Order: sequence, then C-alpha cells, then structure tokens
Amino acid sequence: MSLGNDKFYITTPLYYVNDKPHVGTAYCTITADVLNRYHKLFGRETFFLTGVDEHGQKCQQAAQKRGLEPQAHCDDMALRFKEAWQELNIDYDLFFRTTDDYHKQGVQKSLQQLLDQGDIYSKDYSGWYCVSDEMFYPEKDLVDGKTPEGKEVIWIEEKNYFFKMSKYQQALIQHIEDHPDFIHPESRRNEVLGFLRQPLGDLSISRPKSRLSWGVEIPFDPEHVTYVWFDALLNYATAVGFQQPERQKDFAKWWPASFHLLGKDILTTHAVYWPTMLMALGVPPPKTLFAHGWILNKDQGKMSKSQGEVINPLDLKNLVGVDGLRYYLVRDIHLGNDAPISEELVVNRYNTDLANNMGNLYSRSSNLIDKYFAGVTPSLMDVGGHWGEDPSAVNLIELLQKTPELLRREVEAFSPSRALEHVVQLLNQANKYLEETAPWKMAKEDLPGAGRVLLLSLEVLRLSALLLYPVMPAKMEELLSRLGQSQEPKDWSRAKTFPAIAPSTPIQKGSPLFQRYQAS
RNA sequence: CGCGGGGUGGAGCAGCCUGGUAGCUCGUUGGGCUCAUAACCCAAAGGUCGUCGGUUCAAAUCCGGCCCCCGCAACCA
Repeated sequence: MSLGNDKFYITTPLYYVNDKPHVGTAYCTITADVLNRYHKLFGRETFFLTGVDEHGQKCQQAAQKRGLEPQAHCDDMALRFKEAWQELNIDYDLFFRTTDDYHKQGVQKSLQQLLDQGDIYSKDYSGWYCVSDEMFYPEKDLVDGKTPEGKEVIWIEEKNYFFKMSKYQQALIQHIEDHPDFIHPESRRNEVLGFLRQPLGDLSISRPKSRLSWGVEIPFDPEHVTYVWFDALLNYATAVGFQQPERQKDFAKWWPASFHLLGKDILTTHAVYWPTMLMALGVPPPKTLFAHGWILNKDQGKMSKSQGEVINPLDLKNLVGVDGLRYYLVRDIHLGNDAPISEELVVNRYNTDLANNMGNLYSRSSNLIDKYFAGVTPSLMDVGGHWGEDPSAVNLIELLQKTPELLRREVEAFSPSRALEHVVQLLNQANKYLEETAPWKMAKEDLPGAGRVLLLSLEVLRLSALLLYPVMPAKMEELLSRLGQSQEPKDWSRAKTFPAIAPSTPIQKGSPLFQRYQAS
C-alpha cells in the first residue's frame, strides 16, 4: 500500500463551471490538500493540481443565461473557485483551466496522434434529440414519443468521431487485476471490474459545431469540437507537460500521477475512459484512483443544488473556522464512504477534539507553566533529568514516540481519519496523565516533579501540532508559535525528535486556542 | 436473474478481507477533581450486530435465501 517513492502528484477533478463551489467540491479539495500536505511533511516532493473544466454545453448555456460570452463566464467562475480555495487555505501548485492554450494544443495533438494510428474513426450517430434540453434521449426513456418531461424530440443523424475504447478493454481489465492499488476503495474496484465484464463500446468524442461551439476544435475537422471527457481528462497529463516537447522533463518527472481523488459519481470516466485513452496514447495510467463518497444531509439525500439542501461550506466555516471545518471533514468522514454533515456534527467534533481535548490541554499546561515557572520552560536537567521512575510518564512517552509512524501508516493506507485518531488518543492520554499526576498539587511539595510533568505535556502538544499541521495549517502554526516553535521546520525529522522543546522557551498563555462553541 | 454498496446500543460511525471477551465520539446516570475553555478524570446503564438458514468447537465477521435503503446503468458534468 505504500506509495514508495519520493514524489507525490495528487489531483482533484476539474470542477465544472456551471456551478459554484459547494460542500462536495470543498470536501474533495480539502481532502486532497490535506493528503498533499501530509506527503510533503513525510519528506516527499509534491505537486497538487486542481482547476476547472470550462468547455461544453452546460457552460455555454450558463453563460447565455447570464448574457455573457462563454470565456467571460468561465473567467468569472474560475475566479470564484480560486477565491473559495483561498478562503479554505488550499495550497495547490497549479490551478488548471481547460481554456489555456497549452492544454488545447495538447488535446489537439492527442487527437491527431490517435487519428494517425487508427484509434479514431468517424461514424454517423443518430438518435432522439430534444432541442430545448439539447440532449439525446435513449429510446427506452421516451414516454409517448416525448421526453419524460413531455418535451418534443426529433430524430437527428450527424457525424461523430469515436475513440476505439473497446480495443483496450482487455488491457484495462488486465491492468486492474495486476494492480490492486489502481482503484480504491476495493468495492469500487469490484464495481469497475463488473462493469467491464460487458463488452465496452467506443466513445463518442465530438460534437458538430452547429450544436456546440464551445470546445476544443478537432484538428482534422474544423466543423467539430471535442466533447467534454476527452478534453477534460487530459488535463491531468497536460498540466505536467504532456504533448509539450519543451516540457518533456516535467512530464517524465511527474507522470504517472500518484493519486487522482474523485467523487464516486465520476468513477467510470476515470477508471475506464481515462486509462484506455492513456493506453492508446502510449502513456502509463495513474497509480491510484480513489473514489470518495458523498456528503449527505441528515435525511441521507445527496447534497445537490436541485434538492435545495446545499450546505454552503463557508457557512460552516463561520461556525468553527476554516480549520475546524477542515478537521471535521478529514476526521469524521472515513474516506471512501458517504457521510452526513450538519452544524451539530461539525460543532460536536470541534468541541470534543479541538476545544476540550487539544485546546484545553494547552490551556491547563500553559497556565501552570505561567503560574509556577514564570511562563518559561524549565530545563529538564533542573527538574530531575528524566521521566524514568514514573510509569505513567513512561507509557505516555512510548505512545508519543510511536504516534508519528502510526499516523503515517494510516495516511499512506488512505485512511486519514484513522491517522488523526492516533493524535487524538495521544492528546487524550496527556490529559489523563495530568489528572493522574496533578501537577497543580505537586507544585506545592515537589516543584521539579511538576516541571517534568508539564514539560512532557508540552512535548505532546508540540508533536500533535506538527502532526495536525497538514489538516489545520493556520491553527497549528499558531500553537507552535505559542509553544515557542515558530522557527521549527515542518519536516519529518522534527516529528521524530524527543524531547524537542529547548529549556527557557517562553510559553504564551494567550486566549483559548479553540474557543468552545456554545449552541444557542 | 444488469452491477455495486449499506442495514451494528438514543444519534453519527468503526470493526467484517486475515472468524474467538462488540469498539469510538456524542448523549444519559452516578462519582471525583477544581490547574483548565461548565473543561478534565473515573464508573455505570444501554446492542440477541436487518431477517431466516448453513459451515464451524466458535460468526457482526465466511456461505446461501429473504426484507428494506442507496448509488451506478456509459455519449448528463
């Protein structure tokens, strides 16, 4: 399950610009950001790609509705996504737009290559087309010769270009069977293999300009544009230099991608269309596709605009802060499963883990340091030199020292929620340790003993802050700073260092790190 | 027989692959502590793990039937 090498290239899907960012896209992007930051912490060189998919009918329509040119609409939407990601503290390396020239050229080169090698052919396509919906309806979906909504359909025949996807079906099945990590979770892998038991058809990859003009022009037929998937999927490769001779080194460095994170609703396109396209182009498929679940409201309905139950991620952000929201999404949701979201759930998790456990541990520790040690860490030498005789300290140190590896193992097994649980357990143990040793009493008859206890508590906080930094960059930066560790590099060697806090380090008391949220 | 997932104490979830005292967070009850953000610590109550059957010394966990819920079913992103 280990990703093995020293480079990590992670992507989100390109979000379609007919919709604003919502909790679903925010979830995916935040998760990718967290994973990316973890791999960076582990010492890997990372590249994190996200962006927007701008071509196609829906976008053209959305632009029309607003009375804008498609490009202007896209520019505006791209900006909104960028702003949302900035507010959520997403640290991407590249924000990709399918309207960028280098990408369009890469798509055209790929089309030409596939045509030249005989993997693209043209054929007349026919079917029942509804002009007002601008889409084809399969015969079986028609009701009394009309769309399910009762709109008129007409019989259309038009030229279409097809990609010979069927040709690569066996190779794809073989690849999935040979690479257990290619599709995760395992249930999704089974789903794709089940899908592939039936013969695969070829993929329509074009639209006549008469019907859709907003797209990448087919290089060998100016009357047609490429249809969405062929255009959009290629972004993962063109983003790092595919089909750009001057960027061959980049491409060799980053491809194949380590990790495509995507919603389970677009699994087929990513697990079937995309790898067969790559195979045809002579490029290896990505290492892992991971299909995450959906964020559901309390009635277990999918959170979608049509159902009017959309929770705006920015609203939750106002409740518990950006980091509180990021923490909830990574800690409470088991990656790959559907999960509920509500104010109550988000607030509950925030209060429990962040305010009561971590924040409060910091408060009690810093207060006691302030009270009995003038706000400065004592030297370990001055307080007895070691924690040796106290069994509860020995246990806590043992846990502290193994927590980084426990966490890392879970992150690399695609279980970030479990990874965080290890940190919570460590913090929890530290709170118990304070309870058992009662340094506030100890200080009166054994001041060095109290100093030892508090030093250990601060060590737990310091390590926890470093380990949670990928999830809550702003808050953990602040905590590290209050612990006098603002100069501390965020690297893995520091996670393995114990003890790490120097003598005479000032510890700031400050206001509560995570203000407990009180339900009204 | 289209494909896949799910049904675990009041709520939300883990555990199931690699069978062996049913775990976590919240909530409830009682107690402790009073350094701390009414927080922290201890203890208790509460589940025949959807249902019926099978395999096994032993099943939430493996196998089969059934009942409910959900997603996918390709040219809708």
